[in-house]
Amino acid sequence: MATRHKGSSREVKALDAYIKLMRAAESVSARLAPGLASAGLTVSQFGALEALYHLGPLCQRDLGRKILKSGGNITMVVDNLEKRELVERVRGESDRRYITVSLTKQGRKLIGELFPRHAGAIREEMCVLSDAELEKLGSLCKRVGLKDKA
Amino acid sequence: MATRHKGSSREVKALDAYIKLMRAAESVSARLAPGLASAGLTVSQFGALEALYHLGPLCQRDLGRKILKSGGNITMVVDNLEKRELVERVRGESDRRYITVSLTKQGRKLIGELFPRHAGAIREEMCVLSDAELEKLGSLCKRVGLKDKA
DNA sequence: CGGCAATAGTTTAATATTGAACCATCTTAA
DNA sequence: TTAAGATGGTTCAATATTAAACTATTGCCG
Repeated sequence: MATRHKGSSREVKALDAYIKLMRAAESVSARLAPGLASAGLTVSQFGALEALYHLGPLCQRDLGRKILKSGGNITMVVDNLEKRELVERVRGESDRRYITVSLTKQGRKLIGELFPRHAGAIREEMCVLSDAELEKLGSLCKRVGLKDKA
Repeated sequence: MATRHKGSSREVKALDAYIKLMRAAESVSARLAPGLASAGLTVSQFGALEALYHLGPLCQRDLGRKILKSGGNITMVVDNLEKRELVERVRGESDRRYITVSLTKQGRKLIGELFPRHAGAIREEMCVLSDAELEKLGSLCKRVGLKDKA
């Protein structure tokens, strides 16, 4: 049996850290969502706009990878952003499978105004930690997030 | 302008830590979900069963607070668990507004078998960190999660 | 007692989310 | 060149998720 004292204690620590990680993420998200909702955006919509804002036009596949969402989902998120004329789709010329999504003038304006405000709200949420603690948290999270990648 | 060097650097650190926190949570969730799906459970369904397993019968309001979901959502999650006869609802006698949700025999059996397996999968996900790092991550996450509570 | 505010759940509408099936397009290999 | 396989998107069915409107029940206060 692999679970003796030490193993068991380790399992508890792993579980405990996992639960706190999830709680922290959910609870920060929940506190941030109203700020985005007040601009009429969901978290995914904001994520998509933000990716386009900072990375430039992307095809839907790449957009999906950036915001960690499935292909089927991206179709809907982009649909909804397109309805509000915040983004536009352009079918690729050389390879007609690709659809490049880019910000419209309105979309750029919205995310350009919203992003700094949202970033400020994030800083407020994280302000319980010191600079050093933020870095520590970041580096630990990064390792957990990247497990079995790269 | 409030953003001078120091403030700006702090904002970047907060944002960076926030993004890594979210990525870690999403990516661990995503890697864990298939294990639950193979038992036919979603993350929320598992969360509900697990709460009932470790805390005993709960009314829907309390269940919602435990798994951080809205009231309307709990109705659906419990509906789906009830359809599969994993939980049962009992209307309160003294106060008929409350509905107590408890595990059925089948539900207890399922979560009793699944929980250890899931806990093992979680340990696997967290195993990139040492014991001390797990504790550090837990304590940092806890403080972020509890901000403006208690 | 009688009405009213508070509380627990449900329903509804909108969006999210995934996986699977499906269509269109491109690439490759026979 | 054509058939097969890979790739990008869409559609569909199921569940999730929330906020808001709504129902039922309780408690309180005048």
